[in-house]
Amino acid sequence: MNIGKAAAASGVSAKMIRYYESIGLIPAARRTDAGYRAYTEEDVHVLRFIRRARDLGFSVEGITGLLALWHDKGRASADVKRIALEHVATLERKIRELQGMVDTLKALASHCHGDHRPDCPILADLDGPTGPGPQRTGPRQRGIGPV
Amino acid sequence: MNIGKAAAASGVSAKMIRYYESIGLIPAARRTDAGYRAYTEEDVHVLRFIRRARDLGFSVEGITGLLALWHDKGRASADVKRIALEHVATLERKIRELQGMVDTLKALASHCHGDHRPDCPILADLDGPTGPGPQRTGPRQRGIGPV
DNA sequence: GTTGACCTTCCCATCCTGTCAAGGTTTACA
DNA sequence: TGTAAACCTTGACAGGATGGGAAGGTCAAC
Repeated sequence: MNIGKAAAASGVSAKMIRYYESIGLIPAARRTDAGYRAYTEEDVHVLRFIRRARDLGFSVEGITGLLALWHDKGRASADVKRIALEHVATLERKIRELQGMVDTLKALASHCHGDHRPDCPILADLDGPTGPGPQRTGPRQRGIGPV
Repeated sequence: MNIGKAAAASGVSAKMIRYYESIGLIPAARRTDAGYRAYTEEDVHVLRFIRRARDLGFSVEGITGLLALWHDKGRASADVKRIALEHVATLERKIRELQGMVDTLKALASHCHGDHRPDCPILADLDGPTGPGPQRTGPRQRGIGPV
């Protein structure tokens, strides 16, 4: 099976399959005489596994660990569960960060007339919180980047 | 004021100040004879504004819009409010995606013994959901990337 | 005058994904 | 058989926001 077929069958783009191969997440595929990568159903199976894990927000590094356990038929389920729950904790931390932003923005917006007048507590707060107004959630922390 | 001072006073790293200048988010700073960038209190004020907006998860693009409104003393507060609420919607969409992952993972983990035995419904699901088991949240969608 | 802290520019890396280009291969069809 | 379309290959570049480091110039304190 060529890479295009494998991509369609697994839901992982051809580009990403090559990328995963280049970083060693998956072994280098067998090549045809013409140099085309050739995939088996089993390879597609692995790619689907990777795709599902990505959908659950696992990083490539996390997937590396999951794949190792997946291939290790004698693994302890505790190891898998630990990785999953650690990931849950990471996701929940991120959710709390985002929720803090949402809360702050909503509080600011609720005090904004939202009409033609220029006065706006949202800008006033960004300007430098001097008055009472809605408080920021928790201690100053690095942003989590653009969303 | 040198860039280091401005960075410390605003909470934006020197590295990022130069970057913001390079992409045009802030105007190029005046230079001393030696070529050092020189900042005023007003510049620091702007940088603090940017820093606060970043903490609220605004992208550089979003901040560009906010800065324009901030500088426009005749702006309508409705414009600011709209940007803020659009951003809230974006954040909430992201939160829902992450929460869906958390729900799925928790459901899978709750069915995992988490002991020395190799059987693990988490891997079984990633393997290819064949049985009933916890359902994925909503239609198949692109992952949101590593977290 | 020396030393250390600061500044400059430029390059590289991250992380995952997409796009484009230039060229070779396979397949389908007239 | 010829040709066109669809596929494959590698490589490069992009993005978004940030950090790190190297090589070299400048300033301030002692």
